[in-house]
This record gives sequence, C-alpha cells and structure tokens, in this order.
Amino acid sequence: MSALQRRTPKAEARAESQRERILDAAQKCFIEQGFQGAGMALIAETAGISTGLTYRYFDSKSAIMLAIIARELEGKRARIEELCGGDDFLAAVLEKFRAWQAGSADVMNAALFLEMSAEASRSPEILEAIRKSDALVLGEFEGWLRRDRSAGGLGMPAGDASRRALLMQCLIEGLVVRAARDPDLDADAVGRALAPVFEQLGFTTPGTTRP
Amino acid sequence: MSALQRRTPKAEARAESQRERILDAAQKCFIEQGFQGAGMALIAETAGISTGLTYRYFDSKSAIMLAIIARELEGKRARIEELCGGDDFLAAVLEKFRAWQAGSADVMNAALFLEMSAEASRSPEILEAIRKSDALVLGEFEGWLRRDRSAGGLGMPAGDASRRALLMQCLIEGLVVRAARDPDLDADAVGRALAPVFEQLGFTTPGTTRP
DNA sequence: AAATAATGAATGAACGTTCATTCTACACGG
DNA sequence: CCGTGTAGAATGAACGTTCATTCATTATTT
Repeated sequence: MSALQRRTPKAEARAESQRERILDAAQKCFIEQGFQGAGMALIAETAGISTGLTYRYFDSKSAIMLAIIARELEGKRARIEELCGGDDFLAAVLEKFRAWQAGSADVMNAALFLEMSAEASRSPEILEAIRKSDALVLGEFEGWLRRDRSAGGLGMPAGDASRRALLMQCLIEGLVVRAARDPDLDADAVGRALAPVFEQLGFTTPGTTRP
Repeated sequence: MSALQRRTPKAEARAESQRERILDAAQKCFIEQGFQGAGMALIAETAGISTGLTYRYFDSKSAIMLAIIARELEGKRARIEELCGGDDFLAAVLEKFRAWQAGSADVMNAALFLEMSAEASRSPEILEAIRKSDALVLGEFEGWLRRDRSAGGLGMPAGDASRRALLMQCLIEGLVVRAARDPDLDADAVGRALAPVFEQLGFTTPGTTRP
C-alpha cells in the first residue's frame, strides 16, 4: 500500500503496527459516519496521530478504504469456520445474528458490510475483491457440506451441496440486512423461522434445538 | 418538506412536479455516487435547474435524502403485491432478482437499498421510517399467507404464516445483497437453490417450475 | 404592478492532501 | 560516557477544492 521502503525489520514491524492502528481508527469512523462521511482529520484524531502522519502509512483515503474492505473480507472468511465447526449450526447462526444487531466489535459490522456491498456497484475494484472473497467463502461452505460426516462434514452429494451453500449464503446475508434494519427483532423469532428450513436441508437434526 | 405555502392549486401542482423532478435527479445521483458522494450541484444540474432553486423545494440535502427514502419504501411496499399476485411466486422472485442485478429503473435499486439500510444504524429517524415500512410489508405478506385460498391467499395457520413471512423477508433481502455483490450470478442457479425451500414452505406447488 | 420562480455568484466551513518544520532515537568519533 | 550528526517519525498549518447553503438580482407569470 504505502510506497515507503523500511530499512530495518524493527522499523517495519512498528510501521505495520501503525498501519493497524490507523485501520482500527478508520474502521470505527467508517462504521459511525460512513465511508464518505468520515474525514481524514477524524480518522487521524481517533488514531491519536496527526493528519499528516496518516499519509506516511497510506497513500490516500481510498487506499485506507480498500485496506479496510480487504481486512473485513478476510475476517469474514476466517469466521465462517466458526459457523461450520460447532455442533449446532442454527444456534451458531443466531448468535452471529445477535452480534450483528448489537454491532459487536468482534464480528463483521453490519453497516460496514452493507456499505461495502453498495460500493461494489460503483467501484469495479471493490466488486472484484468482494466477488473473489465471496467465492472462497461459498467454496469453503460447500466443502463442509460435501465432506464426509466422519471428517466433520455433512456428507451431501455435490449438487445438493452447491445449491444449499448458495441458499445459505443468501439467507445469512439476509440476516445481516435484517439485523441492521431491525436491531430489536427477537432473535428467537428468527430462530423459529429458520428452524424448519435448516431441518429440511439437513443442517440441524430435529430436536437439537428446543421445539 | 418545504416550508413554502402555495396559493393557487395550479401553482401547487407545478411545485409538486418540480419536487418530483428533483427527487428523480437526486435518486439517480445517489445511486451513482452514494448519499454523501452526490453533491447538490450535481443533483441540480441533473434536474436541469440551478443550485439555488433546489432550496425553494427542499429545506436541505438531508430532507431530499429522507424524501428519497420515504419514496423508495413506499415503492417497495407497492411492489410487494406484484410478488404475491402471480401464480408462480418463485418465478416472480427470480424476475425481481434479475432486475436488481441489472439495476433496472422500475425496481427498488439494490445499492440504494443497501445504503439506506446502512444509514439506519446512524440515523434514528431513518431507522424508524424503515422499521415502520418493513412492518407493513411483513404484515401484508403474512396476510397473503393466511388469507383463504379462495381469496387468492395460501390459507396457512397464523403461526406458520408469521414464521414464513419473516423467513421470506430475510431471504428476499439476502437476494438483494447477492444481486449487488454478484451482478453476473446465474439467476437460474438461484432458482434451483430456492426451489426446494419454496416447495417445502408451500409457496410453490411441485412441478410448477421446471425440475 | 405585484407576486412568484429562477438564477448563479458569494459564503464560510470542511474536505483530502502536501510540506516545511520539529521532535526523537540511535550510531559513532572522541 | 559524552556530545553530535543524522535519518526517520511526527506535527499542524496551509493549499486548492468542493461542499451545502444563502441571497441579491433577474425573469416570468398573474
């Protein structure tokens, strides 16, 4: 991102930590004010540094945006395994839903997710980054569905797996939207709405969750 | 919206058409540049009027945003009936999906939808408007599911109807996200992913859509 | 002539970005 | 162990734009 070349590894490590500090601040600002609404001055102030210093670590505001998006996509990809890992998939999804509603810091932020998605229709660069990441997530999910039950998967035939992975992608993205548009919606009600579908698709064995 | 009082009905009619002309232009700009990215100068130019004149019809840019959101919500509510009306619900949904992908003018725009949803987490006013509208849409949908088959409904028991309406709301919102994030995704593939769920929930009688 | 509609230049604030300057930490000759 | 040189880190004021908004002025309608 930054054109600067660091000499010593120690300096490079510090530079990296500075970059992360800026990204943390930028993410907070972008969530609170939107991509275009947050100014460089606010980002710098939030990071506890001067405005000018920001440009030592990033070439432009747009570079920060792209870095935030890349980081968010990577985080989402990393966290998809948490969903597949557990033994109660529905419960795991509902837990995420509650976190999205609360705007919890350790989850992909719903507003940021929505703004990224909207921005994809304006910037081909962002669209491509999102598309690649989504394809990876979808593939990982599909892999989980196909993998043998003995290997922690669900042992579905290939066709079913790909169809259901796509369906689940839509459903989860829909839940993010819902969390943003109705932060007080009862998560249990969502659970009751999802349960029959999850059962039919084989994600949840009937009785795992209370009826 | 505007503080101005019109004297004659004729003048009022013209003022109304001017307001709509401004809203049309603003909507186009907001879609192309985002809420914060589009400036008043661009909006006025797109509407074919001067910058200053805009303020005769709207108090502020934020007032235009709110009007656009209100209008979008109203349009969405009006179009929900198209979905319920037809005899092939799945096909109707897929048609909408294709329109979202293409950014067709006669449908709620996906990017605008996403930006509105993101903005809801920042403005209580927008959140409330969205919540109220969503509740209406959900209620209408639920009503369709509960209504007797003889009256064009699906004749579901109350509990089922409310659960399935919520599920469908999530699913459809998820499809909007997907359309924005993958404008080239094959709509038929989406159809194959949705079909089994729609069948199970009773939205589509098996065989209505090609297998 | 009176009232309304429309203009577009003016306004001050805020924007992203740059840059001359200062600060800080560490290397090295003494 | 001490100045002292030096390079990188950090500053914050300044730059040119652009922003939303206002207003004195002109055009159009009634």
